[in-house]
Amino acid sequence: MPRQMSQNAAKIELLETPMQNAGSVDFEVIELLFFAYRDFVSDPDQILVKSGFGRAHHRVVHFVNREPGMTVADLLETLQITKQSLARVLKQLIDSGYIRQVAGPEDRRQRKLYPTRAGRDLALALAEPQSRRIERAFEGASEATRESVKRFLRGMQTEK
Amino acid sequence: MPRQMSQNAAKIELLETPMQNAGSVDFEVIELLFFAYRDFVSDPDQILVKSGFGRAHHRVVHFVNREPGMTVADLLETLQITKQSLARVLKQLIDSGYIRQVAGPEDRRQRKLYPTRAGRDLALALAEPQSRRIERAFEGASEATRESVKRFLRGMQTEK
DNA sequence: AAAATATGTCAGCTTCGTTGACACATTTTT
DNA sequence: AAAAATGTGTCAACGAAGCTGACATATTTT
Repeated sequence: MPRQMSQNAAKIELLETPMQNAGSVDFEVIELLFFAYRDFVSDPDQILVKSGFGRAHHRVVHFVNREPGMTVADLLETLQITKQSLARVLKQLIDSGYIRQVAGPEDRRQRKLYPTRAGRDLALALAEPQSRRIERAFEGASEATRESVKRFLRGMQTEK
Repeated sequence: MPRQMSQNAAKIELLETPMQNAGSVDFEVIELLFFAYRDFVSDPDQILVKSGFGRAHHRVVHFVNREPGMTVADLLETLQITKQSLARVLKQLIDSGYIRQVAGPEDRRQRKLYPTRAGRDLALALAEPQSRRIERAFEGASEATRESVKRFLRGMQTEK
């Protein structure tokens, strides 16, 4: 009996069956998102190593280019990181001449952020391979299908 | 004349216009993917802090549950990280009783990985909020639309 | 018997996030 | 005018998770 029990205990502890889609849990899409994003960010990573920057720099340079004049607070809100964390990469981008700061015209405590020409060029270079990947993934898709995908991605966001 | 030139130089360096969709570069979808993934991984993060684990543990426990019996090499291939990086989190998961190793029956150098009951429960708990988020994003979508989204996500992957 | 393979481990390093505390200039409130 | 709140910067310490390089061990293949 003790022997039997220990055999059972050992068996119970080792699950050999795959965890599969069941009870509304969608493992397939979970994994598709993981792999899609993994490869999506791998493109710019290759460019970034050359300039000595990382993913954090990429995000900053991207959003500042998308919305020139945004403040440091805007950027923190967008990236959802702390100002200490942002400070490092932002400083490097400013020192390297990709981004510039201008005191806010109304509120002079603010630091409005603008890309330089080099900053714009970098952002474009980083976006290009990602955009090519997106276009490839959409290949042959109708406008309606593209809209459906965008709606899905919007729906994935936490509504603020 | 020198004064004029320096004014121009200063102006050229500061771009005030937003970088917008142009020339096949799809900034909109780039950002949708960023925000979608940022919020998608924020769900399990909250659960993980309680158990003292991180995202790396999440990925390991997920894939081992999805494919029990996978080897360490399989996992490295899936996660695209180095074995030294995997070693830490895997060791912690084994020590904590979430995953077990079994020497391969054919090739005894291999370490086949299996979840314990606790490991399965953890994987399910982590997948649940993500799955709810996915279901919400798909709300009202037809089966055809869901397939379109999946096709898009598959298309985003680098084909190996 | 030698070479290749699968895994583990040591040591050190990098990036990028965190918390906490405090300084400074500026704006808002009292 | 004084006090409080706000936007930003910075110092210091720390943690998670990746990396490279080197080497050890067991096992399988050649």
